[in-house]
Amino acid sequence: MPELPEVEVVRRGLADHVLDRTVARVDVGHLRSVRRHLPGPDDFAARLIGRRIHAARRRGKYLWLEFTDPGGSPDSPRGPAAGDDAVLAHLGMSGQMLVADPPRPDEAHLRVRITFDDDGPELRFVDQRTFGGLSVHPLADAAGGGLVPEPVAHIARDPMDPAFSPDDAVAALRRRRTEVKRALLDQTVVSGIGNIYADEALWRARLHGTRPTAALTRAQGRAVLDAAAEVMSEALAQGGTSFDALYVNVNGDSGYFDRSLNVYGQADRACRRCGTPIRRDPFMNRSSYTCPRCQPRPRTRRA
DNA sequence: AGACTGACCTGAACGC
DNA sequence: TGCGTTCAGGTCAGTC
Repeated sequence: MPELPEVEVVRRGLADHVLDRTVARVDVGHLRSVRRHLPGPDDFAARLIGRRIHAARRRGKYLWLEFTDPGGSPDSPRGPAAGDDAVLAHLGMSGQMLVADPPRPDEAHLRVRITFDDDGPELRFVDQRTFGGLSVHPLADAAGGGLVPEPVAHIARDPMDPAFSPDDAVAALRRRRTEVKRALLDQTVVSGIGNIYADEALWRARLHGTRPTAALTRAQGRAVLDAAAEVMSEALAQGGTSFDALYVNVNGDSGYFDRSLNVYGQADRACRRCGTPIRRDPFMNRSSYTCPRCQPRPRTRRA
């Protein structure tokens, strides 16, 4: 499940169910799900087997599991260091991480199964569309600070990161030469925001997504980023957003935030603020939802 | 360098 | 019923 709140729901579930457990076996059922692990599925499995999981972390929509330091002792853990391996997961559009008791029948789109050396539940990566995937990478220093798996090093911190700097994010947003919604979706500007929460944040900030970032005031930039942080925390508190059974926590349950969406998916429904019908417009092979009254389009620039 | 367009997949929902 | 079209919450390589 895609955006930050949903990924955080999964991270918490993993933290509850797989920490301090040791991997016994890995079954890769679909090559595409480990395509980002360039050395291949056997190497992927070999790098997990025998390792004990120490932490479940997240930045933006990326999720990863760190292992217990192989050289350290339980009494004196040295903590994660650059170069240590971590299992990186991205859920793509339809990925799920499920914690399942082994007798439970396999899901139709089960791609990777991770079994532990205890009698506890296994971890199943289920992904209908296979846009997501798992891979192992060394931890590296991220551009914006922090220790993250190498492929994540280029993305910005997300608004729920304690070290997130709103001022830096506003500056990054205004530095772009594009439209504000595109910039919100750019994970190198601020991470974790996808199509739903971009639309919700823009509605809260009363900005139209096609406004040029270059013309945004600092206050407007700040407002839309604050709105994004706010809407994502509210969504997280409700277990995330879900339209269907594709977006679920590790137990297979859906969140309830879809009931709180103000614009996303609300075409032709009355805006909760002013009553004007919400409109839907094509956007990058997808859709954007706006209230035409609360979020007036910017004046088109003269040629 | 930075912005933008496809391409990557499967399945559900809809119209004819 | 069945077939075709459209749509879906993400990212990245390639192009301009």
